[in-house]
Amino acid sequence: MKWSAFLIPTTKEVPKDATVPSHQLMIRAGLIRQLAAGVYSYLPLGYRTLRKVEQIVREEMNRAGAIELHMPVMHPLELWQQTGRVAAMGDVLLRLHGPEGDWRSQTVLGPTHEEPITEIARAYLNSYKLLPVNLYQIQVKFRGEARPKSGVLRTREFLMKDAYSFHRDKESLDEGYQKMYDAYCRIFSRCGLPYIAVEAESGPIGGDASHEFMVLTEAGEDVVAITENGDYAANTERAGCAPLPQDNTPMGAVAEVHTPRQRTIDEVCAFLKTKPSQMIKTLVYSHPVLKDSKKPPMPPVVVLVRGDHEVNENKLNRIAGGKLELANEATITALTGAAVGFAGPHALKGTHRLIIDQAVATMRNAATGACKTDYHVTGINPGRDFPLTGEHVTVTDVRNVTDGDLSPTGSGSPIRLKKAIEIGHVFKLGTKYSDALKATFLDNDGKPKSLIMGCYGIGLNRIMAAAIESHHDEGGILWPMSIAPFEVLIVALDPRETAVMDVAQKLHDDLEAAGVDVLFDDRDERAGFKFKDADLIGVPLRITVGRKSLADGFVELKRRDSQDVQKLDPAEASRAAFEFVSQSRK
RNA sequence: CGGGGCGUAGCUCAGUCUGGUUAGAGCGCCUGGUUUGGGACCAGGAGGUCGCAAGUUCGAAUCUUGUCGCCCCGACCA
Repeated sequence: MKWSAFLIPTTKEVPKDATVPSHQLMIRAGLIRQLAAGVYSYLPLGYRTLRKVEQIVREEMNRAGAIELHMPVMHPLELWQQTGRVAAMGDVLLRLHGPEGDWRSQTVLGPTHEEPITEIARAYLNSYKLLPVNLYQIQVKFRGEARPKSGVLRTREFLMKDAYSFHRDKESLDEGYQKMYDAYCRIFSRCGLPYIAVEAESGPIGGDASHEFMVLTEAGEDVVAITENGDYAANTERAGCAPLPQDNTPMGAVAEVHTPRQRTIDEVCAFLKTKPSQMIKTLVYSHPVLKDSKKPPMPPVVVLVRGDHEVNENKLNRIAGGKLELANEATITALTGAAVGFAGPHALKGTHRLIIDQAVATMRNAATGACKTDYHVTGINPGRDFPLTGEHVTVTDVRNVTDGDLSPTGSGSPIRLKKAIEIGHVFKLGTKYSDALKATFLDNDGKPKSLIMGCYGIGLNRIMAAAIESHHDEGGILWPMSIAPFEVLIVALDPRETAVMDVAQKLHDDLEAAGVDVLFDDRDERAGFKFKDADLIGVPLRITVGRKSLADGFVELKRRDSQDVQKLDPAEASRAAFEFVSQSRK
C-alpha cells in the first residue's frame, strides 16, 4: 500500500480534548475521529488494527471450540422486561423513542446479549445431547454511559466479543469457564498486552466465579489490589485482606468531649488530637422503600468501619442480602437522637442491625460520635461498649482494602493498589437468565432443567487503547507486531530519484508478495517530516531507502522500539524484514 | 445527575472584561519558486452563518436570557 494512496491524517498538535496518552496518540496518528461524546469513527489505519484484534479473538475463540454467530442490535423491550433488566440497567439501556404504542417505543439497542442468546437457547437447546455449547459474536454494543471518557476507553458505542456457554451441570460449566479463561490468556498474549487476571465481583454463584483481565495503566478506571509477591490479585470491588492484629492496650474509661460543629473524621481528629485509624466511623444505611410494598419497612443497618477505611458497598449489599442506600437524615436522627455526624455504636436507640468491620473489632480506646449533637466520645472499646456478638450483630469484612494491607492468603505480602483497564471478563452466570426466560433442556432423566450459563466478554476497542497505553514513547506508538496496522514501513527519502523509488518499490512488492503488510511512504515530503510520521504511527519495522546510503548499495533497517540501524543491501533487508515479521507475529 | 471549564477556519488558539472598519495568527490545505537524512523557507491564494435562538442597541463574536454540544472532577457503571 502506498501512503499517498491511503488516508492517514496525522497531526503534530495535541488535541485539547484528549488527556490520556492512548487517546492523544490515536487522534494524532489518524486512527480515530470523534463524532459525538463517546462515539468514534475508526479511520483506515485504526480500522486495520481493530480488524487484526478481531481476527486474533476469532481464531482463539474458534480454537477453544466456540461457534460464531451474529445477533441483532435492536431488541424488543419485552425481552428485557422479562429478565428485569430494564429497571436494573436504568439509563444505561438505550431505548428508541416513538409515539406511544409505536414499535420504536418497544425497542432497545443492545448493551449486551444475554437476553437474545437465551432466547435462541430456549428455542433450540432443548436436549442435554446438544450441550455444552459456546456461542459468540463480535458485535457493536450501545450503552447510555453517563460520562464517556478517555477516548475509546469508555464509550457509548463499542465493539465487543461476547460469548455465552450453555451447560447441563456445574462441572461442565467449570470446564467451559476454564477453557475461556485459557483462551483469554492466549488472546491477550498474542495482542502483546501485559495483562493480569484478577478475581472480580462474582455475582450469583460466588467463589471463583468471575475473573477480570486487566492491563495496568494510570489511564484505567478500575483499581486492582495486587500483592507484592504476586500471590493475590483482585478488583478492589472484591479484594479482601488478612485480619489486623488485636490491639491489646488496656481499656480506658469512656469520656464525653464537647466537639461543637466537628462532623467529619478529619475535623474531629484535629480537635481530639487523634488519628483517623483510632476512630470508628458509624454509618447508617437503610433498605430502599419499595413503592406499593405491603411489607413493614426493614430496620436500618448500622455499619462500623475504622476512620481511615471506606465501606465497600458490594460487600455490604451481599452481607445485608440486598441493595442498601445511605439513610436519610430523619432515619439517622431517630436512631442516634443527634444531628447527622455524631453517630456512635454505644448509644443507639431503636431496632437496627449492626455490621462491624473486622478491623474495628480489634480496636481499643477508639473515638466516635456520642449520639449527642456536638459531642464525641473517647475510650470506646468493642465488646465492652457495644456488642460484637448477638442475633443482629455481624463482624466481618465490609471495607475496601487499602494500600499496605496484607495478603489474604496469609503470606504476609503487602497489597498495592493500582489503576487498570478492564479488557476482558469471564463470568459464571448460572441460571439467572435461563430461569427468567424459561430456557430449559431435557436431561437424560427426562426432566426439564434450566440451562446453566457462562458469559465471556472482551472489549476490542479497549485492547487497542490498552496496547497503546502499554507501548508508546515520546514520538508515538510502538505497535506489537500482531496488531500493527502495517508490519513494515518503507520510507523513500528522495521520491524524485528513480533509483531510490525503484529499490523502494521492489522492496514493497517483494514483501507484499511474501504476505507482509507493508506500507510504502512515497510522499514527496522532507525526510524529517516522514520520520516523525513513521514514529507516530508506530509500524514495528522501518526500511529507509535514501540516495546517500543507496550510493553505497545499502538500505537501512530499523525497529521502532530500538535506536539501532542495520545497513543491508536491499535483498538482505527484505529477507531480514520478512524473518523478523514472521517470528514476531506469533 | 452534582461541581467546574470551554464552544471563533480541518487542528491549536487570540480577540469577549471595556459593543464600533471588511473577524485575526500559527499549523494544515491550494499555486509557483527555492530547498531536501528527524515536522524547511519565500511569494500568492482558498477556507469562518464567531454552536443555535431570542432579546437589548443606531450597531453584537463581544452585553442579557434561553437552549444545544464538548471536556474535566465526582456520582453511576448488568
